[in-house]
Amino acid sequence: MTQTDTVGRILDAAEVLFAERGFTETSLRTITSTAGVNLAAVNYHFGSKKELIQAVFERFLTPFTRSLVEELDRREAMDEPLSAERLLDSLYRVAMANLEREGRNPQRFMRLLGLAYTQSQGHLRRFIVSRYGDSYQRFAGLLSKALPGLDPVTFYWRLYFMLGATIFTLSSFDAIEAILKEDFGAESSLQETLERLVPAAAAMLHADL
Amino acid sequence: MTQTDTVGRILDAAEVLFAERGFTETSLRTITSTAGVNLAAVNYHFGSKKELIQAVFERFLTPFTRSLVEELDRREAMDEPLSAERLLDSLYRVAMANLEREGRNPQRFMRLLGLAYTQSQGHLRRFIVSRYGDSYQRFAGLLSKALPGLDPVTFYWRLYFMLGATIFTLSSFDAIEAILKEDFGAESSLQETLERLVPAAAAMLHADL
DNA sequence: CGAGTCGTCAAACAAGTGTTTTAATTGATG
DNA sequence: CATCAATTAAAACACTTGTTTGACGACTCG
Repeated sequence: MTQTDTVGRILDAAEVLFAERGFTETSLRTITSTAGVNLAAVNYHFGSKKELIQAVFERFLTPFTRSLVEELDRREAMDEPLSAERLLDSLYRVAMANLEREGRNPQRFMRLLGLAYTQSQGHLRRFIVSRYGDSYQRFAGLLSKALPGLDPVTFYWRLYFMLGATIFTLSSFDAIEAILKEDFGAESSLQETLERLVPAAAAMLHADL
Repeated sequence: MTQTDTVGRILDAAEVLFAERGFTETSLRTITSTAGVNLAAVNYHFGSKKELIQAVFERFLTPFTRSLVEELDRREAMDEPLSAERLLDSLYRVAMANLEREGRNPQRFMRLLGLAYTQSQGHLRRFIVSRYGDSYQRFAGLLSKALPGLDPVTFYWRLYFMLGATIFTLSSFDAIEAILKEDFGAESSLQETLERLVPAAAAMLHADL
């Protein structure tokens, strides 16, 4: 079964290269040569570069979203009150567990998520929303319920503030960490950074009007 | 004096197009044709595409940074205690005033700032840090002084959280606004969004450890 | 007027892009 | 073993990219 192998090697290489340089800055020739496969293999197996990009996202977003939904199911079944902190903690914990299980680099996925938003590839945004939008609407709904007394519009803006803080810092984690290390000699693990992020994000959601 | 005119037209067109599509997705031919000038004009006046990108940033970052420094001078001269809220408010106010004065679109510059960070054009990041780094170190220093009892590493992480929330949301302002309008029928002005952002960001900086 | 700089222009350049084609190779099935 | 589909391979395709060239006109200044 060589097919699965070629497809996997292409996805592995594309994932790394896209995260490092972005989509348009990464050529199919670079991908196929680092994957050790023929140039035509991308178009043969995926159809086009666009579809390859979507496949890269699908491979990590599908299991991650499923885990998140399962976690939300569990939390809701216990029907103890769901605090915002707990929900954020669940979100980050699921993300980390999912990525580490597959032995992949969490920052890389944050970089990819960031690219999906900033690098305005319209097709990608549409693909992600249509495929995973419902699950994240559900998360937002639960979070909103944990924050009574917040009007919907303010809530949604703060949700985006939080999303921005998360994606931006984690996708630049290596760069920021290097700066802090040089200035203060302090190493920061990703774990520690998330432990800083959760209470900070929660405080932002809870801020007085 | 046709020279100034051509240079200005190129900068105007490049500014808009870069913000809309990113750097690599915008070709010199697109820029020169929407600017109504000859293709060779870019290389003639700026040298290369890289230097054009830097020139676009220089044109709006230089006056903005100067205004910010002047504002900080004024605030410090009054030597009343500088709260974090006041500092953030100064920052946003200066940014808006600077951009509106020139009749340009504030979101566009946030998009450009976001691109400067995400689209990992190394040369741009180096250019900005070397040119404007000192001024922003000073802002960070004042903000840090307004938040005693916060260890430096946590402070800097929260500073990046804040930066991420700001750049991310404001650079996607139009998209987010469209979503909120569809879901809640609520229009949000940029002014209102900043008035939501300031207290939220301040709460994040002040969060308990 | 004539020399010389500065800016503009059309054209060409070399290199790189995603995709397609056609042929070779593989591996399983009847 | 022969057959046939699935996969890989090399080459070419058509097009776009940033940059350079050399001719041409406009202009100032001695």
